[in-house]
Amino acid sequence: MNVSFNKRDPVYIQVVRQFKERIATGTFEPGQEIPSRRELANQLKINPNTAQRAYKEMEEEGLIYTEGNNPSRITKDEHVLAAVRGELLEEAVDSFMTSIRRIQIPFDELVEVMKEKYQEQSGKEGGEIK
Amino acid sequence: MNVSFNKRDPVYIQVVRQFKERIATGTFEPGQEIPSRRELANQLKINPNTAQRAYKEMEEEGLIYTEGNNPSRITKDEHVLAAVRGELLEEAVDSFMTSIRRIQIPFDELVEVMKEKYQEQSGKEGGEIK
DNA sequence: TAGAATGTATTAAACGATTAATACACTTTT
DNA sequence: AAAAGTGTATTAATCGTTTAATACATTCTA
Repeated sequence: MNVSFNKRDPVYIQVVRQFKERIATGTFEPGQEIPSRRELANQLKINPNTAQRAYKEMEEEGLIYTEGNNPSRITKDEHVLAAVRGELLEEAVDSFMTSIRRIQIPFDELVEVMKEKYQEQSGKEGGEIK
Repeated sequence: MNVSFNKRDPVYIQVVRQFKERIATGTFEPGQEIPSRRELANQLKINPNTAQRAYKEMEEEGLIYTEGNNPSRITKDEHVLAAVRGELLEEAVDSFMTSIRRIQIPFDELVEVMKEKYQEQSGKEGGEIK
């Protein structure tokens, strides 16, 4: 587990995002057991309630499920799983589009700028320390 | 003046951004007089101090200047003016790249998704009501 | 069976930033 | 000269969210 957080976004949101990324990239398998709230809290040095908050969030989105008081698991719902990556992507693109909409930049120029950045960033493993 | 703000970002930041967009797209000319703090506050229905905060921000970035207690003006500094658009763009791209870095999406696919969105959004005039 | 581990719920505290209130100095205008 | 308009500075209040404290019910385990 990567224990780096930025201090701009709430911790619980960042935890959720990490899980989504791991689901999207296949690091998590369907039905896979995930750490208990308290264990995750220990690992990440966060408050157990913060972990709980993140899990609750994910549960409401159908990303994980919990039966009885057993450790929660990654959902097996193929639809949900398949959608995660697309949602992350779409979210990012939408937000991006919104922020450049008014600058009136031609699409080609946009692609050009991005191409440069894309190469620069290849191989980087982002995240700021708290 | 567009009087729509989203409630996620601070008002003074959004004001700064609007000015930057207007500079970037040429709506504001070098040396052009801009509204006084109190007048802008009236127009946008915001607190005068919030307007002041926005102007202070812009003054520190060299976007505007103030001589004596005359109304502030858009800078005439060509370097600054030329940089505004690039900064807005780069900022957006950077933030975008950060958010998709870990999803491992091929550049071509990315361009594809964006192309669709780009067309969809053509002609839209964004901004949420407070 | 006692203890430790689960998940869960309720309530309180802390925190930080933004926004607002107020006052001051100066200049222009009436 | 008075009034209204500038920009500026200092300090206080507001605000919402996040984080934390605490307790409870259940289940597994030693």
